[in-house]
Amino acid sequence: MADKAILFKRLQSFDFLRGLDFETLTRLAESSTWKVYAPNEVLFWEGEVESNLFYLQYGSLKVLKASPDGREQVLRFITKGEIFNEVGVLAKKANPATAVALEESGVWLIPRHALEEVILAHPGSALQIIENMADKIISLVTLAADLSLKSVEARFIQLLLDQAEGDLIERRRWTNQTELAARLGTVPDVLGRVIRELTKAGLIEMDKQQIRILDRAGLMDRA
Amino acid sequence: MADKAILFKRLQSFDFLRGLDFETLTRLAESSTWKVYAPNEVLFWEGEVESNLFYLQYGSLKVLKASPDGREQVLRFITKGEIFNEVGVLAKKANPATAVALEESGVWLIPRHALEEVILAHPGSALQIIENMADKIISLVTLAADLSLKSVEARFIQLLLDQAEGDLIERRRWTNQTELAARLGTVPDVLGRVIRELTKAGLIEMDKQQIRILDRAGLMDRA
DNA sequence: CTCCCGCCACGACTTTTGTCGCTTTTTTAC
DNA sequence: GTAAAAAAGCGACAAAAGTCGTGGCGGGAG
Repeated sequence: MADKAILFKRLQSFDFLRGLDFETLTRLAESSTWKVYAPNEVLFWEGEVESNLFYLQYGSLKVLKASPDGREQVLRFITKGEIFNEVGVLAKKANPATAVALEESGVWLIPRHALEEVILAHPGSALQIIENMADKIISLVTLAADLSLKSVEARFIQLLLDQAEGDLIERRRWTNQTELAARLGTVPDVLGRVIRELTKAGLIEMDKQQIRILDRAGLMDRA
Repeated sequence: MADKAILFKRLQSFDFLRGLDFETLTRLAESSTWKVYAPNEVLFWEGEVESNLFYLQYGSLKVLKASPDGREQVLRFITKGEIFNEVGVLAKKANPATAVALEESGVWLIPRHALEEVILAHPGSALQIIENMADKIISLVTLAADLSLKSVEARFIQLLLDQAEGDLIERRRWTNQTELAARLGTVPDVLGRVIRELTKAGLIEMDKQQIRILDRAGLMDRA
Protein backbone atom coordinates (compact mmCIF):
# COMPACT_ATOMS: atom_id res chain seq x y z
CA MET A 1 0.00 0.00 0.00
CA ALA A 2 1.34 3.40 -1.01
CA ASP A 3 1.93 5.85 1.75
CA LYS A 4 -0.75 8.42 2.37
CA ALA A 5 2.01 10.97 2.54
CA ILE A 6 2.40 10.53 -1.19
CA LEU A 7 -1.26 11.25 -1.79
CA PHE A 8 -1.05 14.17 0.56
CA LYS A 9 1.74 15.65 -1.52
CA ARG A 10 -0.19 14.96 -4.68
CA LEU A 11 -3.32 16.58 -3.35
CA GLN A 12 -1.33 19.68 -2.66
CA SER A 13 -0.34 19.80 -6.30
CA PHE A 14 -3.88 19.47 -7.76
CA ASP A 15 -5.01 22.63 -9.37
CA PHE A 16 -8.45 22.41 -7.96
CA LEU A 17 -7.25 21.93 -4.42
CA ARG A 18 -4.66 24.64 -4.50
CA GLY A 19 -4.84 26.93 -1.52
CA LEU A 20 -6.61 24.52 0.81
CA ASP A 21 -5.49 24.36 4.39
CA PHE A 22 -3.56 21.57 6.05
CA GLU A 23 -6.49 19.98 7.89
CA THR A 24 -8.70 19.78 4.83
CA LEU A 25 -6.04 18.04 2.80
CA THR A 26 -5.23 15.68 5.63
CA ARG A 27 -8.86 14.70 5.92
CA LEU A 28 -9.08 14.02 2.18
CA ALA A 29 -5.94 11.93 2.31
CA GLU A 30 -7.20 10.01 5.35
CA SER A 31 -10.44 8.96 3.73
CA SER A 32 -8.92 7.91 0.42
CA THR A 33 -7.87 4.39 -0.52
CA TRP A 34 -5.22 3.03 -2.85
CA LYS A 35 -5.60 0.42 -5.55
CA VAL A 36 -3.42 -1.11 -8.24
CA TYR A 37 -4.98 -2.42 -11.45
CA ALA A 38 -3.44 -5.01 -13.77
CA PRO A 39 -3.27 -4.45 -17.54
CA ASN A 40 -6.71 -4.89 -19.12
CA GLU A 41 -8.42 -4.79 -15.76
CA VAL A 42 -11.64 -2.78 -15.67
CA LEU A 43 -11.87 0.12 -13.21
CA PHE A 44 -15.58 0.60 -13.76
CA TRP A 45 -18.19 -0.45 -16.30
CA GLU A 46 -20.55 1.62 -18.35
CA GLY A 47 -23.87 1.77 -16.52
CA GLU A 48 -22.40 1.31 -13.05
CA VAL A 49 -22.70 4.00 -10.44
CA GLU A 50 -19.25 4.72 -9.08
CA SER A 51 -18.99 7.15 -6.22
CA ASN A 52 -15.26 7.66 -5.94
CA LEU A 53 -13.19 10.24 -7.66
CA PHE A 54 -10.08 8.64 -9.21
CA TYR A 55 -6.61 10.06 -9.27
CA LEU A 56 -4.17 8.18 -11.51
CA GLN A 57 -0.78 8.22 -9.88
CA TYR A 58 1.02 6.06 -12.44
CA GLY A 59 0.12 4.03 -15.51
CA SER A 60 -2.41 4.77 -18.24
CA LEU A 61 -6.05 4.06 -18.99
CA LYS A 62 -8.57 4.24 -21.78
CA VAL A 63 -12.20 5.23 -21.47
CA LEU A 64 -14.46 3.64 -24.06
CA LYS A 65 -17.92 2.68 -25.13
CA ALA A 66 -18.46 -0.71 -26.75
CA SER A 67 -21.07 -1.79 -29.28
CA PRO A 68 -22.95 -5.09 -29.00
CA ASP A 69 -20.85 -6.62 -31.79
CA GLY A 70 -17.59 -5.94 -30.04
CA ARG A 71 -16.32 -2.78 -31.65
CA GLU A 72 -15.18 -0.09 -29.31
CA GLN A 73 -14.85 3.67 -29.50
CA VAL A 74 -12.21 5.14 -27.23
CA LEU A 75 -13.37 8.46 -25.85
CA ARG A 76 -10.33 9.49 -23.91
CA PHE A 77 -6.89 8.41 -22.77
CA ILE A 78 -5.86 9.12 -19.23
CA THR A 79 -2.25 9.44 -18.22
CA LYS A 80 -0.43 9.86 -14.95
CA GLY A 81 -1.58 12.80 -12.87
CA GLU A 82 -5.12 13.14 -14.21
CA ILE A 83 -8.35 12.87 -12.24
CA PHE A 84 -11.46 11.24 -13.68
CA ASN A 85 -15.01 10.14 -12.93
CA GLU A 86 -16.18 13.63 -12.01
CA VAL A 87 -19.45 12.67 -13.65
CA GLY A 88 -20.05 9.68 -11.43
CA VAL A 89 -18.96 11.42 -8.28
CA LEU A 90 -20.54 14.80 -8.50
CA ALA A 91 -23.57 14.25 -10.68
CA LYS A 92 -24.45 10.89 -9.13
CA LYS A 93 -25.17 9.54 -12.57
CA ALA A 94 -24.47 6.08 -13.91
CA ASN A 95 -21.16 6.20 -15.69
CA PRO A 96 -21.58 6.63 -19.45
CA ALA A 97 -18.44 4.69 -20.33
CA THR A 98 -16.08 1.93 -19.25
CA ALA A 99 -12.56 2.55 -17.94
CA VAL A 100 -9.81 -0.02 -18.58
CA ALA A 101 -6.15 -0.09 -17.56
CA LEU A 102 -3.74 -0.25 -20.49
CA GLU A 103 -0.79 -1.13 -18.27
CA GLU A 104 -0.33 -1.62 -14.55
CA SER A 105 -1.83 1.47 -12.98
CA GLY A 106 -1.93 2.85 -9.45
CA VAL A 107 -4.96 4.84 -8.46
CA TRP A 108 -6.22 6.82 -5.48
CA LEU A 109 -9.94 6.60 -4.77
CA ILE A 110 -11.36 9.68 -3.11
CA PRO A 111 -14.88 9.13 -1.75
CA ARG A 112 -17.74 11.43 -2.63
CA HIS A 113 -18.56 12.70 0.83
CA ALA A 114 -15.02 13.91 1.44
CA LEU A 115 -15.01 15.74 -1.86
CA GLU A 116 -18.39 17.37 -1.31
CA GLU A 117 -17.23 18.69 2.03
CA VAL A 118 -14.31 20.36 0.35
CA ILE A 119 -16.41 21.91 -2.37
CA LEU A 120 -18.98 23.33 -0.01
CA ALA A 121 -16.27 24.75 2.20
CA HIS A 122 -14.16 26.09 -0.67
CA PRO A 123 -16.24 27.35 -3.58
CA GLY A 124 -13.10 28.19 -5.54
CA SER A 125 -12.38 24.48 -5.90
CA ALA A 126 -15.79 24.06 -7.52
CA LEU A 127 -14.79 26.55 -10.18
CA GLN A 128 -11.66 24.49 -10.83
CA ILE A 129 -13.72 21.35 -11.26
CA ILE A 130 -16.03 23.22 -13.60
CA GLU A 131 -13.06 24.24 -15.73
CA ASN A 132 -11.91 20.67 -15.76
CA MET A 133 -15.30 19.51 -16.99
CA ALA A 134 -15.40 22.28 -19.56
CA ASP A 135 -12.17 20.93 -21.03
CA LYS A 136 -13.77 17.53 -21.33
CA ILE A 137 -16.82 18.97 -23.02
CA ILE A 138 -14.57 20.74 -25.50
CA SER A 139 -12.65 17.60 -26.37
CA LEU A 140 -15.84 15.55 -26.69
CA VAL A 141 -17.34 18.15 -28.99
CA THR A 142 -14.22 17.98 -31.11
CA LEU A 143 -14.29 14.19 -31.12
CA ALA A 144 -17.92 14.05 -32.22
CA ALA A 145 -17.39 16.57 -35.00
CA ASP A 146 -14.27 14.76 -36.22
CA LEU A 147 -15.99 11.40 -36.28
CA SER A 148 -18.80 12.87 -38.32
CA LEU A 149 -16.94 15.20 -40.65
CA LYS A 150 -13.46 13.75 -41.20
CA SER A 151 -12.17 10.61 -42.86
CA VAL A 152 -10.22 7.94 -41.04
CA GLU A 153 -7.09 9.10 -42.82
CA ALA A 154 -7.58 12.70 -41.71
CA ARG A 155 -8.18 11.62 -38.12
CA PHE A 156 -5.09 9.43 -38.15
CA ILE A 157 -2.93 12.20 -39.56
CA GLN A 158 -4.18 14.57 -36.93
CA LEU A 159 -3.37 12.04 -34.23
CA LEU A 160 0.14 11.70 -35.62
CA LEU A 161 0.71 15.43 -35.73
CA ASP A 162 -0.69 15.91 -32.23
CA GLN A 163 1.37 13.15 -30.69
CA ALA A 164 4.65 13.71 -32.43
CA GLU A 165 7.52 15.20 -30.52
CA GLY A 166 9.73 16.46 -33.24
CA ASP A 167 8.96 14.05 -36.06
CA LEU A 168 8.89 10.97 -33.88
CA ILE A 169 6.26 9.06 -31.98
CA GLU A 170 7.47 6.41 -29.55
CA ARG A 171 5.27 3.33 -29.59
CA ARG A 172 4.45 1.75 -26.27
CA ARG A 173 3.13 -1.73 -25.70
CA TRP A 174 -0.47 -0.63 -26.07
CA THR A 175 0.07 1.57 -29.09
CA ASN A 176 -0.64 -1.24 -31.51
CA GLN A 177 -2.88 -0.99 -34.53
CA THR A 178 -5.86 -2.47 -32.72
CA GLU A 179 -5.77 0.19 -30.01
CA LEU A 180 -5.06 2.99 -32.45
CA ALA A 181 -8.02 1.86 -34.53
CA ALA A 182 -10.34 1.97 -31.52
CA ARG A 183 -9.06 5.42 -30.76
CA LEU A 184 -9.84 6.58 -34.30
CA GLY A 185 -13.25 4.94 -34.27
CA THR A 186 -12.52 2.35 -36.93
CA VAL A 187 -11.28 -1.23 -37.30
CA PRO A 188 -7.68 -2.48 -37.52
CA ASP A 189 -7.94 -3.45 -41.20
CA VAL A 190 -8.90 0.03 -42.28
CA LEU A 191 -6.18 1.63 -40.24
CA GLY A 192 -3.69 -0.84 -41.67
CA ARG A 193 -4.72 0.20 -45.16
CA VAL A 194 -4.28 3.87 -44.35
CA ILE A 195 -0.84 3.20 -42.90
CA ARG A 196 0.20 1.30 -46.01
CA GLU A 197 -0.97 4.13 -48.23
CA LEU A 198 0.80 6.80 -46.25
CA THR A 199 3.93 4.68 -46.19
CA LYS A 200 3.80 4.04 -49.93
CA ALA A 201 3.37 7.77 -50.49
CA GLY A 202 6.57 8.33 -48.54
CA LEU A 203 4.89 10.41 -45.85
CA ILE A 204 5.56 8.23 -42.80
CA GLU A 205 7.67 5.30 -41.67
CA MET A 206 6.48 2.88 -39.05
CA ASP A 207 8.05 -0.01 -37.20
CA LYS A 208 7.48 -1.69 -33.89
CA GLN A 209 9.25 0.91 -31.82
CA GLN A 210 8.19 4.15 -33.41
CA ILE A 211 6.42 6.12 -36.10
CA ARG A 212 8.45 8.67 -37.99
CA ILE A 213 6.96 11.59 -39.88
CA LEU A 214 8.86 12.04 -43.14
CA ASP A 215 6.82 14.81 -44.76
CA ARG A 216 4.89 16.99 -42.38
CA ALA A 217 3.64 19.34 -45.07
CA GLY A 218 2.51 16.45 -47.24
CA LEU A 219 0.55 15.00 -44.36
CA MET A 220 -1.17 18.28 -43.62
CA ASP A 221 -2.12 18.57 -47.27
CA ARG A 222 -3.91 15.24 -47.18
CA ALA A 223 -5.80 15.90 -43.93
CA MET B 1 -37.70 44.94 -24.12
CA ALA B 2 -39.06 42.22 -21.89
CA ASP B 3 -39.70 43.11 -18.31
CA LYS B 4 -37.02 42.21 -15.82
CA ALA B 5 -39.78 40.94 -13.60
CA ILE B 6 -40.15 38.07 -16.05
CA LEU B 7 -36.51 37.19 -15.77
CA PHE B 8 -36.73 37.49 -12.04
CA LYS B 9 -39.52 34.94 -11.96
CA ARG B 10 -37.57 32.70 -14.27
CA LEU B 11 -34.46 32.91 -12.18
CA GLN B 12 -36.45 31.76 -9.22
CA SER B 13 -37.40 28.65 -11.12
CA PHE B 14 -33.87 27.62 -12.18
CA ASP B 15 -32.74 24.53 -10.42
CA PHE B 16 -29.29 25.85 -9.82
CA LEU B 17 -30.52 29.06 -8.28
CA ARG B 18 -33.13 27.48 -6.05
CA GLY B 19 -32.95 28.71 -2.52
CA LEU B 20 -31.19 31.98 -3.24
CA ASP B 21 -32.32 35.05 -1.39
CA PHE B 22 -34.24 37.98 -2.80
CA GLU B 23 -31.33 40.40 -3.08
CA THR B 24 -29.10 37.98 -4.94
CA LEU B 25 -31.76 37.24 -7.53
CA THR B 26 -32.57 40.89 -7.93
CA ARG B 27 -28.94 41.68 -8.58
CA LEU B 28 -28.71 38.95 -11.20
CA ALA B 29 -31.85 40.21 -12.89
CA GLU B 30 -30.58 43.78 -12.81
CA SER B 31 -27.32 43.03 -14.56
CA SER B 32 -28.85 40.86 -17.28
CA THR B 33 -29.87 42.01 -20.73
CA TRP B 34 -32.51 40.84 -23.16
CA LYS B 35 -32.10 40.02 -26.82
CA VAL B 36 -34.25 38.62 -29.60
CA TYR B 37 -32.70 36.68 -32.47
CA ALA B 38 -34.21 36.17 -35.90
CA PRO B 39 -34.38 32.72 -37.52
CA ASN B 40 -30.92 31.64 -38.74
CA GLU B 41 -29.21 34.40 -36.78
CA VAL B 42 -26.00 33.35 -35.05
CA LEU B 43 -25.79 33.80 -31.27
CA PHE B 44 -22.08 33.07 -31.17
CA TRP B 45 -19.47 31.56 -33.44
CA GLU B 46 -17.11 28.70 -32.85
CA GLY B 47 -13.80 30.14 -31.69
CA GLU B 48 -15.26 33.29 -30.16
CA VAL B 49 -14.99 33.99 -26.48
CA GLU B 50 -18.44 34.74 -25.14
CA SER B 51 -18.72 35.77 -21.54
CA ASN B 52 -22.45 35.71 -20.97
CA LEU B 53 -24.53 32.84 -19.76
CA PHE B 54 -27.61 32.44 -21.97
CA TYR B 55 -31.11 31.60 -20.84
CA LEU B 56 -33.52 30.76 -23.64
CA GLN B 57 -36.93 32.09 -22.75
CA TYR B 58 -38.71 31.15 -25.96
CA GLY B 59 -37.77 29.72 -29.34
CA SER B 60 -35.25 27.04 -30.21
CA LEU B 61 -31.61 26.82 -31.22
CA LYS B 62 -29.09 24.40 -32.59
CA VAL B 63 -25.45 24.10 -31.59
CA LEU B 64 -23.17 22.83 -34.32
CA LYS B 65 -19.70 22.45 -35.70
CA ALA B 66 -19.15 22.98 -39.42
CA SER B 67 -16.53 21.49 -41.72
CA PRO B 68 -14.64 23.54 -44.31
CA ASP B 69 -16.73 22.05 -47.14
CA GLY B 70 -20.00 23.14 -45.58
CA ARG B 71 -21.29 20.04 -43.87
CA GLU B 72 -22.43 20.51 -40.33
CA GLN B 73 -22.77 18.26 -37.31
CA VAL B 74 -25.41 19.35 -34.85
CA LEU B 75 -24.28 18.68 -31.31
CA ARG B 76 -27.31 19.72 -29.39
CA PHE B 77 -30.75 21.26 -29.68
CA ILE B 78 -31.81 23.81 -27.13
CA THR B 79 -35.43 24.47 -26.32
CA LYS B 80 -37.27 26.96 -24.15
CA GLY B 81 -36.12 27.07 -20.54
CA GLU B 82 -32.57 25.78 -21.00
CA ILE B 83 -29.36 27.57 -20.14
CA PHE B 84 -26.23 27.27 -22.26
CA ASN B 85 -22.69 28.51 -22.76
CA GLU B 86 -21.52 27.34 -19.34
CA VAL B 87 -18.25 26.50 -21.05
CA GLY B 88 -17.64 30.00 -22.30
CA VAL B 89 -18.75 31.68 -19.12
CA LEU B 90 -17.19 29.62 -16.42
CA ALA B 91 -14.16 28.10 -18.06
CA LYS B 92 -13.27 31.22 -20.00
CA LYS B 93 -12.53 29.11 -23.03
CA ALA B 94 -13.22 29.91 -26.64
CA ASN B 95 -16.52 28.39 -27.56
CA PRO B 96 -16.09 25.01 -29.26
CA ALA B 97 -19.22 25.35 -31.39
CA THR B 98 -21.57 27.78 -33.11
CA ALA B 99 -25.11 28.52 -31.87
CA VAL B 100 -27.84 29.41 -34.38
CA ALA B 101 -31.50 30.30 -33.89
CA LEU B 102 -33.92 27.94 -35.65
CA GLU B 103 -36.88 30.28 -35.18
CA GLU B 104 -37.32 33.64 -33.53
CA SER B 105 -35.83 33.25 -30.07
CA GLY B 106 -35.76 35.42 -26.97
CA VAL B 107 -32.73 35.15 -24.74
CA TRP B 108 -31.50 36.56 -21.45
CA LEU B 109 -27.77 37.25 -21.22
CA ILE B 110 -26.37 36.95 -17.73
CA PRO B 111 -22.86 38.39 -17.43
CA ARG B 112 -20.00 36.38 -16.00
CA HIS B 113 -19.19 38.57 -13.01
CA ALA B 114 -22.73 38.39 -11.68
CA LEU B 115 -22.75 34.64 -11.98
CA GLU B 116 -19.39 34.20 -10.30
CA GLU B 117 -20.55 36.24 -7.37
CA VAL B 118 -23.47 33.92 -6.92
CA ILE B 119 -21.36 30.80 -7.13
CA LEU B 120 -18.81 31.99 -4.64
CA ALA B 121 -21.51 33.04 -2.23
CA HIS B 122 -23.61 29.90 -2.71
CA PRO B 123 -21.52 26.77 -3.26
CA GLY B 124 -24.64 24.68 -3.66
CA SER B 125 -25.37 26.40 -6.95
CA ALA B 126 -21.95 25.31 -8.19
CA LEU B 127 -22.94 21.72 -7.60
CA GLN B 128 -26.05 22.31 -9.68
CA ILE B 129 -23.99 23.67 -12.52
CA ILE B 130 -21.67 20.71 -12.26
CA GLU B 131 -24.63 18.35 -12.58
CA ASN B 132 -25.79 20.30 -15.59
CA MET B 133 -22.39 19.92 -17.23
CA ALA B 134 -22.28 16.25 -16.33
CA ASP B 135 -25.50 15.77 -18.28
CA LYS B 136 -23.89 17.39 -21.27
CA ILE B 137 -20.84 15.19 -21.00
CA ILE B 138 -23.08 12.15 -20.91
CA SER B 139 -25.00 13.15 -24.00
CA LEU B 140 -21.81 14.04 -25.90
CA VAL B 141 -20.29 10.69 -24.99
CA THR B 142 -23.41 9.00 -26.31
CA LEU B 143 -23.34 11.08 -29.47
CA ALA B 144 -19.70 10.26 -30.18
CA ALA B 145 -20.24 6.55 -29.62
CA ASP B 146 -23.36 6.52 -31.81
CA LEU B 147 -21.62 8.34 -34.65
CA SER B 148 -18.82 5.83 -34.56
CA LEU B 149 -20.67 2.60 -33.90
CA LYS B 150 -24.14 2.95 -35.41
CA SER B 151 -25.45 3.31 -38.93
CA VAL B 152 -27.40 6.33 -40.14
CA GLU B 153 -30.53 4.19 -40.16
CA ALA B 154 -30.03 3.12 -36.56
CA ARG B 155 -29.44 6.71 -35.47
CA PHE B 156 -32.53 7.91 -37.30
CA ILE B 157 -34.69 5.18 -35.76
CA GLN B 158 -33.42 6.09 -32.33
CA LEU B 159 -34.25 9.73 -32.97
CA LEU B 160 -37.76 8.76 -34.00
CA LEU B 161 -38.33 6.62 -30.96
CA ASP B 162 -36.93 9.27 -28.63
CA GLN B 163 -38.99 12.08 -30.08
CA ALA B 164 -42.27 10.31 -30.56
CA GLU B 165 -45.14 11.09 -28.27
CA GLY B 166 -47.36 8.15 -28.73
CA ASP B 167 -46.60 7.11 -32.29
CA LEU B 168 -46.53 10.62 -33.67
CA ILE B 169 -43.89 13.27 -34.21
CA GLU B 170 -45.09 16.75 -35.07
CA ARG B 171 -42.87 18.42 -37.66
CA ARG B 172 -42.08 22.03 -37.10
CA ARG B 173 -40.87 24.47 -39.70
CA TRP B 174 -37.23 23.58 -39.10
CA THR B 175 -37.70 19.84 -38.91
CA ASN B 176 -36.96 19.38 -42.59
CA GLN B 177 -34.71 16.72 -44.01
CA THR B 178 -31.74 19.05 -44.23
CA GLU B 179 -31.84 19.81 -40.51
CA LEU B 180 -32.58 16.25 -39.54
CA ALA B 181 -29.61 15.10 -41.60
CA ALA B 182 -27.29 17.56 -39.85
CA ARG B 183 -28.57 16.29 -36.56
CA LEU B 184 -27.79 12.70 -37.53
CA GLY B 185 -24.38 13.62 -38.88
CA THR B 186 -25.11 12.84 -42.52
CA VAL B 187 -26.34 14.51 -45.72
CA PRO B 188 -29.94 15.00 -46.87
CA ASP B 189 -29.67 12.46 -49.71
CA VAL B 190 -28.68 9.65 -47.39
CA LEU B 191 -31.42 10.46 -44.93
CA GLY B 192 -33.90 10.61 -47.79
CA ARG B 193 -32.86 7.14 -48.87
CA VAL B 194 -33.31 5.79 -45.34
CA ILE B 195 -36.75 7.37 -45.11
CA ARG B 196 -37.78 5.83 -48.42
CA GLU B 197 -36.61 2.42 -47.27
CA LEU B 198 -38.40 2.59 -43.95
CA THR B 199 -41.54 3.80 -45.69
CA LYS B 200 -41.37 1.04 -48.29
CA ALA B 201 -40.95 -1.48 -45.48
CA GLY B 202 -44.16 -0.16 -43.95
CA LEU B 203 -42.50 0.93 -40.73
CA ILE B 204 -43.17 4.67 -40.87
CA GLU B 205 -45.27 7.24 -42.70
CA MET B 206 -44.09 10.77 -43.29
CA ASP B 207 -45.64 13.91 -44.69
CA LYS B 208 -45.08 17.61 -44.25
CA GLN B 209 -46.86 17.89 -40.94
CA GLN B 210 -45.81 14.78 -39.11
CA ILE B 211 -44.05 11.47 -38.94
CA ARG B 212 -46.06 8.48 -37.83
CA ILE B 213 -44.56 5.28 -36.46
CA LEU B 214 -46.45 2.31 -37.86
CA ASP B 215 -44.44 -0.56 -36.44
CA ARG B 216 -42.50 0.22 -33.31
CA ALA B 217 -41.25 -3.33 -32.82
CA GLY B 218 -40.12 -3.56 -36.43
CA LEU B 219 -38.15 -0.35 -36.06
CA MET B 220 -36.43 -1.53 -32.91
CA ASP B 221 -35.47 -4.75 -34.68
CA ARG B 222 -33.69 -2.85 -37.42
CA ALA B 223 -31.79 -0.49 -35.12
C1' DC C 1 -50.14 35.48 -61.46
C1' DT C 2 -45.77 33.86 -62.40
C1' DC C 3 -41.12 33.34 -61.64
C1' DC C 4 -37.72 31.80 -58.60
C1' DC C 5 -35.83 29.32 -54.96
C1' DG C 6 -35.57 25.82 -51.62
C1' DC C 7 -36.84 21.27 -50.50
C1' DC C 8 -37.51 16.82 -51.80
C1' DA C 9 -37.62 12.41 -54.87
C1' DC C 10 -34.99 9.24 -57.32
C1' DG C 11 -31.58 6.79 -59.93
C1' DA C 12 -26.70 6.17 -61.27
C1' DC C 13 -22.31 6.32 -59.82
C1' DT C 14 -17.93 6.95 -56.64
C1' DT C 15 -15.61 6.71 -52.50
C1' DT C 16 -15.05 5.24 -48.04
C1' DT C 17 -15.48 2.03 -44.71
C1' DG C 18 -16.04 -2.48 -43.09
C1' DT C 19 -15.69 -7.72 -43.59
C1' DC C 20 -13.59 -12.14 -44.79
C1' DG C 21 -10.10 -15.53 -45.48
C1' DC C 22 -5.62 -16.70 -45.38
C1' DT C 23 -0.77 -16.20 -44.20
C1' DT C 24 3.13 -14.50 -41.58
C1' DT C 25 5.00 -12.45 -37.58
C1' DT C 26 5.13 -11.31 -32.84
C1' DT C 27 3.82 -11.76 -28.15
C1' DT C 28 2.35 -14.25 -24.27
C1' DA C 29 1.75 -18.12 -21.26
C1' DC C 30 3.31 -22.20 -19.53
C1' DG D 1 12.01 -23.03 -25.34
C1' DT D 2 7.86 -24.13 -27.21
C1' DA D 3 2.98 -24.01 -28.00
C1' DA D 4 -0.89 -21.15 -28.29
C1' DA D 5 -2.83 -16.76 -28.93
C1' DA D 6 -2.86 -12.25 -30.57
C1' DA D 7 -1.50 -8.89 -33.95
C1' DA D 8 -0.51 -7.58 -38.44
C1' DG D 9 -0.21 -7.83 -43.77
C1' DC D 10 -2.77 -8.20 -47.77
C1' DG D 11 -6.01 -8.98 -51.47
C1' DA D 12 -10.90 -9.59 -52.74
C1' DC D 13 -15.24 -8.44 -51.80
C1' DA D 14 -19.59 -6.22 -49.64
C1' DA D 15 -21.99 -2.65 -47.61
C1' DA D 16 -22.64 2.02 -46.21
C1' DA D 17 -22.20 6.64 -47.04
C1' DG D 18 -21.65 10.39 -50.00
C1' DT D 19 -22.04 12.82 -54.69
C1' DC D 20 -24.19 14.25 -58.89
C1' DG D 21 -27.80 15.31 -62.23
C1' DT D 22 -32.46 15.66 -63.34
C1' DG D 23 -36.89 16.94 -62.42
C1' DG D 24 -41.20 17.96 -59.71
C1' DC D 25 -43.71 20.47 -56.25
C1' DG D 26 -45.01 24.39 -53.53
C1' DG D 27 -44.60 28.70 -51.16
C1' DG D 28 -43.12 33.40 -51.16
C1' DA D 29 -41.45 37.93 -53.60
C1' DG D 30 -42.25 40.82 -56.94
